[in-house]
Amino acid sequence: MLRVSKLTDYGTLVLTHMAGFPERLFSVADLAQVLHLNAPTISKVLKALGRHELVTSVRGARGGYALARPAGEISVAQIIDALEDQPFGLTECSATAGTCDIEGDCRIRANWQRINTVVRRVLDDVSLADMVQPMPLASEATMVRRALPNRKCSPQ
Amino acid sequence: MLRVSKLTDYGTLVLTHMAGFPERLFSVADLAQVLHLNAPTISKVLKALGRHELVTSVRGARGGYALARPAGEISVAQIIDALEDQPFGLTECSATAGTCDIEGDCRIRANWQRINTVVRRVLDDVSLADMVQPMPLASEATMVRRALPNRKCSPQ
DNA sequence: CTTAAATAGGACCAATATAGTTCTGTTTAA
DNA sequence: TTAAACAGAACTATATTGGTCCTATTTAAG
Repeated sequence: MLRVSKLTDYGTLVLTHMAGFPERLFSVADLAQVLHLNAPTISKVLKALGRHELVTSVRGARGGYALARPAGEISVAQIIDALEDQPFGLTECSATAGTCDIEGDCRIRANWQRINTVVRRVLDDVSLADMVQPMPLASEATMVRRALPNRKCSPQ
Repeated sequence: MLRVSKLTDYGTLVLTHMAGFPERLFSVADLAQVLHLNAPTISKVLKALGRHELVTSVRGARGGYALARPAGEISVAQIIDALEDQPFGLTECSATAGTCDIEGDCRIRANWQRINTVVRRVLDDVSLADMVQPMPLASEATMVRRALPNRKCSPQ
């Protein structure tokens, strides 16, 4: 349905909140309370984020989670990769090879893959740092422009 | 899961095939045979596309479907709108208002909406005409640039 | 050294969404 | 009048997802 899963949605919420206090260690209980979400669910999300090295964890009493790197170096695309089960791609056939028997002479597939590339670039260029503060309107333009690194774009 | 539904996938396949023979009328049986898909499924897709005025239909014997307008004027975004149940948006809260109680002071929502806008613009700029022939590599750049109409971009 | 607070991993169930099918009705060419 | 074709809607089965829970491990603090 062209939606990110709820876990991914929660992930961005949790990480964005954590990005506001970079040095603090957050326990699941802390985050659950602040964000009004169920602890087990947040826990699940953070475990997955940990496996993908977007957060670091400290086990044991007084343990918790913290961002693994500066907010500017964590992109929405990386969060999606960590929390979605399937590989990135708007259609199954364009994300994974060998799912369709007519793959050989299918003209659509290659075009979907190009679309994927562009969309992914957009998502790759939005960082947690961008999500913390409201992005100014102008930066939509910036997002698009950055999706295309080898070009120079000038305001009209 | 950040995937378009299978029906949408079929839709692009069917419409792209039809775009290759603009004046022909295609029956469901025709398309099913050529594209190796089940007739009932194709039928379902075409009915939905008809309701959204992407195809016209002729009922009765020797009837069938044809594109409602030139392939260059039908975008991937329009196909998605016709075939996906939910409104466009990468997260629920950014697609529909009032799904979340903390909507008021949620900083993420607005940012997701901006991301939606950019992604949608990309999808809006890919037409069926683009899908018929393999898009040249260069046009990825073009896609991105077009997503941002009020700017001039020049090759580096 | 014991306890309690935390994370890690994995299994499991319930709810939802999707895919695909089928049925009934309507239109129209031959 | 019949057969080919679309229209709409309901239904079922499957797959995915969301959410919960259980057990194990780690570690600070008393």
